[in-house]
Amino acid sequence: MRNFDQSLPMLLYRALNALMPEFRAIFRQFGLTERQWRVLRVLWEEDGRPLLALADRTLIPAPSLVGVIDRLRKEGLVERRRSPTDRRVVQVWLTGGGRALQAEVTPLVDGAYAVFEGFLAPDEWRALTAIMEKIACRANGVAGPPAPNAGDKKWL
Amino acid sequence: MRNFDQSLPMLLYRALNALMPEFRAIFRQFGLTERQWRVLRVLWEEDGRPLLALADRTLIPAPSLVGVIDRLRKEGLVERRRSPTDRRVVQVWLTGGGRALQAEVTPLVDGAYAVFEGFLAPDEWRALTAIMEKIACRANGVAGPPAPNAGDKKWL
DNA sequence: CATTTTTTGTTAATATATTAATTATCAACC
DNA sequence: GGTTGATAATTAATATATTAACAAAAAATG
Repeated sequence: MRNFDQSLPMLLYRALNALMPEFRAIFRQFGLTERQWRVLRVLWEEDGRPLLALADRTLIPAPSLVGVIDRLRKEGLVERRRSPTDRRVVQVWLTGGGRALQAEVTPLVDGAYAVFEGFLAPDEWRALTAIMEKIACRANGVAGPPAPNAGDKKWL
Repeated sequence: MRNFDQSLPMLLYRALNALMPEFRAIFRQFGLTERQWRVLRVLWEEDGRPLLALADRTLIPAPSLVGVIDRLRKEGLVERRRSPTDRRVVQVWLTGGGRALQAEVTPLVDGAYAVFEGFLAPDEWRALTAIMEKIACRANGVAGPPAPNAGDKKWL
């Protein structure tokens, strides 16, 4: 049997385990969970996204996302609106408070990120990005059935 | 602001998101969750580990691990025993059933893993391992002191 | 155009995780 | 040797996630 600690999943988990507490500590200062932040992070870039688009982009399963957005709404950070052109679609829009939060959170997150970015040389960074994309893309085809959100969507 | 989808955390999450459903489908055939499998996986290698040792190795926080082990015990796969030398320590031991499961699950997991392993060339594999270890090691020192509760501030 | 299928979002039931405080044992120290 | 502090595991309270099934609107089909 292969070495557990050096397996691909455990390598990834350990890296995340080392990275994320730093970020979560920042989020918590603003009363946000990591998932809540991910939703806001996407909306700050492009407001009014449909729920399923947010699910794709944040990697949060749709049923979980409903709850995440509920709590963001209760905090007064976002609101739901039906799309005028397709009434199935629920768009998620930032409130003034939600938009204002960006200016507070972003500098801290960017600061922490810059530290981590310094861990890797530019070529390591490029290698890592390429390898991760390779895994994400090729693995999606493995399971057989269309793979629910096989996301061919591009970022931006 | 930096590109969200190409950020280190999202790269790692996307890779895991692509990899793990395949494995989880295998685990589920045996009534196991991913975390339960991780515990068994460690015990198969070294039986009778203390709970905290398992927490370290599986990356499962200790209080969560208590529940995971409870459920494994209910399924009759493991049992708890107090350490004779230090009665604070709870050792987790496989039952016969727990040990027997290894022979059933392992071939399927190894098979799936071999497919994913084929995605990467040996040198990509080495590069990835090195980079992940670098992140995991260096990041652990960043937060400095315990940083229990970075702050109780609320946003607004 | 009526019916079936697909898409979008949600609910309900269950399972699980997280955080902070707690218990029990051990270790240390003066 | 009694008090203080540290460690291992747990509980309790809360928060959150997952899975399968569902309802409503739109699109496709005949």
